[in-house]
Amino acid sequence: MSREMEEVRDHFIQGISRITHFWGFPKAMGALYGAIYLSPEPLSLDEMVSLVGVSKGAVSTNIRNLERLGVVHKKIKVGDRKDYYIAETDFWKIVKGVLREREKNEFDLALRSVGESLDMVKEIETAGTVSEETLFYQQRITELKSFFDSLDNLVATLIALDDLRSGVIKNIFKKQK
Amino acid sequence: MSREMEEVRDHFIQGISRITHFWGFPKAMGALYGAIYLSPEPLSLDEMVSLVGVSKGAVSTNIRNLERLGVVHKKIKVGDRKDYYIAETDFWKIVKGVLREREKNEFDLALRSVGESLDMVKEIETAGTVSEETLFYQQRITELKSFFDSLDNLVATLIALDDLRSGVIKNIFKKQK
DNA sequence: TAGAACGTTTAGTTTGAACTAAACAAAGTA
DNA sequence: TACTTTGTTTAGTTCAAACTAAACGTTCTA
Repeated sequence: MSREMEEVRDHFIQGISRITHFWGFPKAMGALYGAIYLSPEPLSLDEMVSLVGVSKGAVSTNIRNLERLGVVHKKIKVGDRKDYYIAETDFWKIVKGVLREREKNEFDLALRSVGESLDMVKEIETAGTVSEETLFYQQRITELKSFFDSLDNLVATLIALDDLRSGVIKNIFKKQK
Repeated sequence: MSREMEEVRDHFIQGISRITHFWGFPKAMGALYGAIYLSPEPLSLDEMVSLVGVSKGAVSTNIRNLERLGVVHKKIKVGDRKDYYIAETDFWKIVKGVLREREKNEFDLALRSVGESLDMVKEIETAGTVSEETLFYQQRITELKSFFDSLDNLVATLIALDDLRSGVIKNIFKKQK
């Protein structure tokens, strides 16, 4: 590969790297995706090490996370013990995968936490102590909880759509344009 | 305030804290919003210090960012040199504010970075070197760029909507339910 | 003018996530 | 069996972001 092409590749990888980091993922994760995305052939772990310039361990853990999110796919060759990876090129699908993961993990927990707070207030009230203060708390927490519920449903809906691209999102986009 | 109510408040604050941290903001930022959101009265800087338990400096910088995002609002009282803050309670508006900020800052930069990569490939090609490799690069990078453009437009559209709540998002939500 | 009451800024510290190096496990091959 | 080739795990390190403590600037009051 020519020096110019390598420059393009590195510039691109660095760009993707920054984006993923901005959205709260390790920089190496984005770099890996970038490298795989720009490779016509499936990449092995060692190839990624030399392309991205991080350690074997880092590639191993990051590539596993990428696959869990559905951002890359393992591609095994017969008679070859190496694992090869190719990039998912349907970006809306990738978005869905990421949303699904975030939904499952922490969002849920947040929702529960707010729900618990609400339960605590209600318990205080049923114990007899109803004041302006408890009512205010209950109202505010209820409002936030209902917002989270809406968000939760919205994300669940998006995830459930068969094809996000030709689905709702694109329609909004078109209409508004 | 009763001990039980303080427990509720702290539990709630901790929950909000976790959410904001998960989405890439400082934990103290969420804690501050939680404290203000649960206060019937506007809060001063010193009150926030004692409620949230971080230093004055941290409150100062975090509250400024919250205000910049439109998540809280400054409320000055006449004949009182303190700054007081109240919470924005329209959560969709908050989402818009955050999206607007992210849009402005880093997303733009990401878009530009990918665009630059594309320009670089094209330049190589106009210099005479057209190969399977350059074509592959061009195709891949173009596809990603077009995705980013769509996203960019989508977010811009959402931001531009007067009232997100009664707007598109809610419609999607209703339809799908 | 001095001093108090604010919010801001800065220099230094803390913290936790992500990384490296290296040991390890598994599975094939001579 | 011993050795190679692969991916994984672990113990320790690095580094950037967020924090603290304290100095600072400003504005009001006596």
